[in-house]
Amino acid sequence: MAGDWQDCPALGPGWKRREAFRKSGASCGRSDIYYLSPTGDKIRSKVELTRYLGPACDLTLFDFRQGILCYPAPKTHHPVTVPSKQKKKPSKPSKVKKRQVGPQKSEVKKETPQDENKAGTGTAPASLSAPGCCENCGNHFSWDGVKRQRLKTLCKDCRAQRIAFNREQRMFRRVGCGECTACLVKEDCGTCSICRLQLPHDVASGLFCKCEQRRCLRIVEKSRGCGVCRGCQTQEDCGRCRVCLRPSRPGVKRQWRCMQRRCFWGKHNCRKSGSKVAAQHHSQAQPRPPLPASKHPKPTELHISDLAPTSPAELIYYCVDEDELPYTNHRQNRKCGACAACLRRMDCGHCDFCCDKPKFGGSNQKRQKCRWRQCLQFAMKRLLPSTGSGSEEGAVSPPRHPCRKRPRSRQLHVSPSSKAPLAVLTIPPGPAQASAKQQVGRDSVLPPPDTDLVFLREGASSPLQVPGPAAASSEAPLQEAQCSAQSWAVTLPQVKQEKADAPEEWTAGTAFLTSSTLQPGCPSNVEEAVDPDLVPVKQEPAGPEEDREENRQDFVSASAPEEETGGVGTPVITEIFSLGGTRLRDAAAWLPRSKDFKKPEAKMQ
DNA sequence: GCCAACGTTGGC
DNA sequence: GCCAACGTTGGC
Repeated sequence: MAGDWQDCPALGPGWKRREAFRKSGASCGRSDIYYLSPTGDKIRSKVELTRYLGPACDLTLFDFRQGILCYPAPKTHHPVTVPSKQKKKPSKPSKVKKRQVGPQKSEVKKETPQDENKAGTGTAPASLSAPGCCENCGNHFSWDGVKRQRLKTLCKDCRAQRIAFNREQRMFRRVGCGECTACLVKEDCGTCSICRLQLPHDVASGLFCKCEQRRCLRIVEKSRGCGVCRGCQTQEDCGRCRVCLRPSRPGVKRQWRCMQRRCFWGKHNCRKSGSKVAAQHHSQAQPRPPLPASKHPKPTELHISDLAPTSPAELIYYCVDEDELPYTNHRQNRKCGACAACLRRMDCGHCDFCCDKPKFGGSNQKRQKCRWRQCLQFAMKRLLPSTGSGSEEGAVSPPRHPCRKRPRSRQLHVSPSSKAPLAVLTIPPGPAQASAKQQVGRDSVLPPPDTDLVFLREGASSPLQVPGPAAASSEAPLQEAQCSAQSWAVTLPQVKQEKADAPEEWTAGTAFLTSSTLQPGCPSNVEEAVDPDLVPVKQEPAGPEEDREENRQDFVSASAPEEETGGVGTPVITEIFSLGGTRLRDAAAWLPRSKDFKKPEAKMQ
């Protein structure tokens, strides 16, 4: 691509311009214009160019697409002076600077000769050896010795913590939580299919070849279905679906569950029109497949009715196949459109991805969606890289995008799995907790005992709330919220990387629950849990299909992470998703806590 | 093997 | 035209 850069004398010496044609997709053939500044900054639009050059530079005569100046008359020569970047930077709009927590891109980016020259001349505002501000802790530190690009904005300590956390995540993915009863079993049972087959206990393959009795419950649990639907009740494979027709691998059980045996709740509620509100699933009766009375199961495992006798808050995550996602566009398939994260309209403005955004003053290097808005389903999918829809193992679906050079994408293509519910977790707030705790039994998984939950009630006032009719009301019309009813955000221990090894020091993260009934004892005070410093910025508008959910979604915004001052809040699940690791203990923001729920003020530090 | 960086594309 | 963010890839 660098070879495509051509000089752009209209902008001045050192400026380059490039026209990139889109080679695929719906906009194939369309071209984008990019500029490269003398200092190596890439400009993608006229707005960015204006921002870069500063308000003093009038670009009205500059044809961004053509890269030329358009003079209405010879007399009106209005040269686009391109001052040196050293002069430009200070004139950057304040918007760009308002939340720059880390060093400016130009300060540390690419140790190009130009940068070195700047530093050498002493005219640059910041040299590579100038002290920077750690993006995480805010402490000043010297850039000396920070030659690696990665994690360059972190100080030495924070960088080490981040690396350690990532390492821990990877380890967890391989070996399990290490805390559940299954993980604590030291010896193989010798009788399960894995033991009988004497398959290698390959740690790297996670659960694949692990004794069935030793598989992490926190992972296995999430592969359970509802237990009551027709899919869950079907005992035998159909033998006709695409899963059954896949050739099996010798010696290894099939990983994918027969299509006819997959949980209907996942199937009918997670897709397309019915998929928008995953949290509604268990509040809606209609989507459930009718079951003959005689067929109703005698629940022996995790059962909805057992766990949710008092209309508790619920949270369901599904593991979905890509081809069963609501979108046909692959780029959109990263969002289920139903989970709390997808329903969230506002960027938190505080996570590393938000800080990277230009609108928050970032340098637009990461270009990722706010961590709080990254689809939870995919986070869960990544959490279970080898469990598939259940205990079935072995089969590997062919890559869905054969054109990709690297099917091992860290996001989605590791392990396509079924849409069977990974977990049906019930959190009865208030008095219901005790009963649920008892009913959960050995088949369910409780959160770490030191987990704290903080409820944020829908509709509470918040600087982040999306204006809307229901935003100001905490009591949304019931019929409108037929399924959503009261929505809750549950703040859980934060999984901020640097805190990962010290759970007792975790700060708040957020997961989202819905409850059909506002339980007594639940805190209604959410203001304390909302970061007042969040910067109101332009946010993604609700899609047409999402409008109806808008009111419900307000609570999501109200649950903005508490961070920065009291502990940077990077979302629990999305953190793991984004960082490419697995730490179910942390990621399981959906895990119910049996202890008392605390009010935000009691939680925040 | 992981992930930061960034080319690229979708959508408004 | 612009922005958001997906998906790839090279550095580590």
